[in-house]
Amino acid sequence: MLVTPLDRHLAVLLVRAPDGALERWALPWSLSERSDATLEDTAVRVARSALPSAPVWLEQTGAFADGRRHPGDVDLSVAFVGAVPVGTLSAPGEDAAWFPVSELQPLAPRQRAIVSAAVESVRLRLDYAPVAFRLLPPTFTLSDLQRVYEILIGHRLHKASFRRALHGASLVEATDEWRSEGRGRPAQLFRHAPKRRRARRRGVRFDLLP
Amino acid sequence: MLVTPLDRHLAVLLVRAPDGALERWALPWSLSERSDATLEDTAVRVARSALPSAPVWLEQTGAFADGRRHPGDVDLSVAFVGAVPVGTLSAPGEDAAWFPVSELQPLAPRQRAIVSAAVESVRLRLDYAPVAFRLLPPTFTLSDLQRVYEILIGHRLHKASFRRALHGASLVEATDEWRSEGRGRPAQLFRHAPKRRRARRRGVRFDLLP
DNA sequence: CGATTTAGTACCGAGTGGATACTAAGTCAA
DNA sequence: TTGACTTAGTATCCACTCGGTACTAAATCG
Repeated sequence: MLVTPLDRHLAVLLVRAPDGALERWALPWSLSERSDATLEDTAVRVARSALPSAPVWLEQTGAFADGRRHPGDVDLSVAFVGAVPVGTLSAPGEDAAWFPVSELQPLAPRQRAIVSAAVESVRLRLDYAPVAFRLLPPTFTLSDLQRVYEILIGHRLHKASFRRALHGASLVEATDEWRSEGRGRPAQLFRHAPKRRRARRRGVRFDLLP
Repeated sequence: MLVTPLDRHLAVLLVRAPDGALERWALPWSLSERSDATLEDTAVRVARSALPSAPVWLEQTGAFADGRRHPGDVDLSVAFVGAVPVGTLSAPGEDAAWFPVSELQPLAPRQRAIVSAAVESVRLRLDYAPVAFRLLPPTFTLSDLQRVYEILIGHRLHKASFRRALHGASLVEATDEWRSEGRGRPAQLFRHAPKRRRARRRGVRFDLLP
């Protein structure tokens, strides 16, 4: 499953299902090829079949099976989430398109489950993996970065706090370039340059979801 | 894969491998049965084959495959982590035993990967799922609870902070019973009784592992 | 009884995080 | 040209969190 930040929302890539299918759209998929390829290889291959380039981040979300069989007559699906940079076009041709997760097309039950798991997985890993940085070009403004974070997390962030935490973690490095984008004050460009890492062993958070 | 808190360490249940095998111990596993059983059903069945009771918490950690085939001639393994209460004995008979994760027996490469993923998964979910509570009997002391958390997290916690956060989250309820355990002051017994849930929408943490 | 062990609390000081408000620097339209 | 508007970035304040230290409480052991 491929996601990208699109227009202030997280979007999922769907491909048009074959005519006989119950639903009109589906997640990109394929049967596993010869067994000497890793699962990840296969995931990359599926992604490239629907996109001009490979995803910049990829992670398995798990194996899914239900009573019924998948349209393709398989009874086990191994799902991956891949993230692709902002502005990546849905494949050449008209067989694929981005849809915001909040207003998805009707999908088969198993595919719904895969989408939910994928979104949750992205949000869980976000604090530990540099996903957001890879979705942006090599240099970016802090507002860009914050926007990507907000889209991935699913809610807005406090500007000053975001920057404080960001600089405190020594993750970005200022360049001497500025970008003026329509109206408003120009923004300084930064690049991703992680430095030290303080091993903050926090306590338990007890943020229980009931 | 089954884990339990054992003697201040997290322990994994291994079963004795058949004589011809390369390694002497292995994770419990089985071939998938008829396709009308869910993956979770199968996981529970595997767990019960090695334990007197079913795990109190179960979660899939993913699908694993590598070039080589699994001893059982399968090329895809769907792995689960299950947690069982403190004090659960390894199965009747001598075919299974608990081993601390820090000093595991030699395992096949794929099984090593499964163990790592499982431990990581438990620790990631710990803040959001009531795993620790299910590993304890219905009433327990706060020291018991903290001990379980420490074992699952893998490091020590500050006593006062732990209790402050715990009470702040309204997760436990005091009973009027006290338990005296050898030497030292008796401890009050508590039960798990989650109440309100404050939707603490935190910012980003940037705890990047590089 | 005193030493020891475990449970539980109080206090303090450093650090965090969010709200508000401010300044800076650009565009746009009258 | 000037003033309204927009976006970028900073400063200050306050409430809260977290972890260290130190304390009290209540049991056992000698």
